[in-house]
Amino acid sequence: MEIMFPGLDADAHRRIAAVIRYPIQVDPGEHLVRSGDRFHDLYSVHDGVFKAYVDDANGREHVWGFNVQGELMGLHAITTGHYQANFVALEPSRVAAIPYSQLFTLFDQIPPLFDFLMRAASGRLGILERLSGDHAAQVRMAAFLVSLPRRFQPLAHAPDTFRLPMSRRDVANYLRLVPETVSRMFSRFVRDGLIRVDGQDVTLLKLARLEEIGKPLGEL
Amino acid sequence: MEIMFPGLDADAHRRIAAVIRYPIQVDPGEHLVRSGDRFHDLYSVHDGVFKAYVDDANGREHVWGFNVQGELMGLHAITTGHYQANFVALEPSRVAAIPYSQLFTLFDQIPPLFDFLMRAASGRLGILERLSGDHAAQVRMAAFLVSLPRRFQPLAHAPDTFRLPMSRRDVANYLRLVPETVSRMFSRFVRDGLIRVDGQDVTLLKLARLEEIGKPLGEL
DNA sequence: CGATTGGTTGACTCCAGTCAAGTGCGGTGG
DNA sequence: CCACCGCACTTGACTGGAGTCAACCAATCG
Repeated sequence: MEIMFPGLDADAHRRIAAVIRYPIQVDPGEHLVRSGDRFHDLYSVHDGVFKAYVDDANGREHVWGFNVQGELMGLHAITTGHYQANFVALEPSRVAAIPYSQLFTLFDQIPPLFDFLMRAASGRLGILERLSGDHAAQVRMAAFLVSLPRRFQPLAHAPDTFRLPMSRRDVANYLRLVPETVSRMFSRFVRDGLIRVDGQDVTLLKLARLEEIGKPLGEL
Repeated sequence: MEIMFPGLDADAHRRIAAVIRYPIQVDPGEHLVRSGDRFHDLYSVHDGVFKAYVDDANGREHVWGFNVQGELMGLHAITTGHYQANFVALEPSRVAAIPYSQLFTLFDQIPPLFDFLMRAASGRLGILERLSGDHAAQVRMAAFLVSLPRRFQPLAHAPDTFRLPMSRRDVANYLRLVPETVSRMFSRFVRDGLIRVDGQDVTLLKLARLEEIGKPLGEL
């Protein structure tokens, strides 16, 4: 459980446990939330992977992000009262549902909780401000790849080797590219000896060089 | 004062007034915050206009946003402890500095304050998720223009006529375009009878049509 | 007045998108 | 066991929309 709210101690986790619903199991391909659903809960991912996405007018999918262990989903829905995106599991996953209206009652008992929530929102803001800039395809790809070691630890089966839990199409829709371009970037990075690719498995061979390329975008 | 924290009542404003520093006057062209400065305060704009921007590696400016009356600045800095952007005034402006560390102490006295802050962060998240999508130049321009009536009310000198407080270059850097493209879009919209332009003054002639064009992006 | 600055317009380029064909892997069933 | 199918991915040829470069214009300011 500790791992669900990084930075909060065991006592805080115990107190939070009293108000959340956990575990909620979600199978791959199953939706936790549909766009337009009424907002009641924030969700914290315990394990597995989720994809947040919207379908735009011309039928294309905009992937808002991927969420793994310890990350919060649903912050964007507070203002409007409705989720604006779909959350679908890409792996067998477990989440905790945190009733937003009950968070207030915990502030007295858990002083760092407010800061935890603001940090979660704040961190995402920083990422989005940068991701919304215009960056070359290879910059986007490189920044995405270097973010994997930090976030997708549970999917690593060797240092710097990860199984991508999402399709090329999902990656493309997250980075605002088309699958063909993602494919070309993979090919280019392989040709240049920066990565090794074997189906869903990706190995980062020259992390420093990738960081260099992805620098304009920073951490995703 | 009420107008600084939209949604909070007079009593809440009085209590907040006890912890904030106000007014802080900022002249046009003067910086309130520099990128890298240590984060202590959130800023609420009382009047005037601010531009938040960063300079990227190749010397180009990324405008993160424009902030007017009642809007909060600095939320992105909570996680890192440092502001990641510069805040510069475009008009004679006044802001309030809100010490982040003291906000906690107000939650008991002002129950809706937490929700107010989360909504501010949440609303911005929604905008950014959408703005980070890939949209045609004319979609970006149209969405930007239709957002003016709602946000830049104080700069209107007739219904649907506004003085843009920022340069074409600033608009371009906000919408991830180049000034030439912004110029071309203005020209096209004028040719199509959607807007009238006179220097910094813009009149929206066919709001419905502009909303239609900007729909994929939604509200900015 | 000239010099500077912000904005507009036109000609050209280039990167990523589009369209289409080809490849390879996993699953199914004969 | 293998032939077939479907789907995800890859690769190549072409296109188009926004960026680049450059010239021009208008307003402002010494």
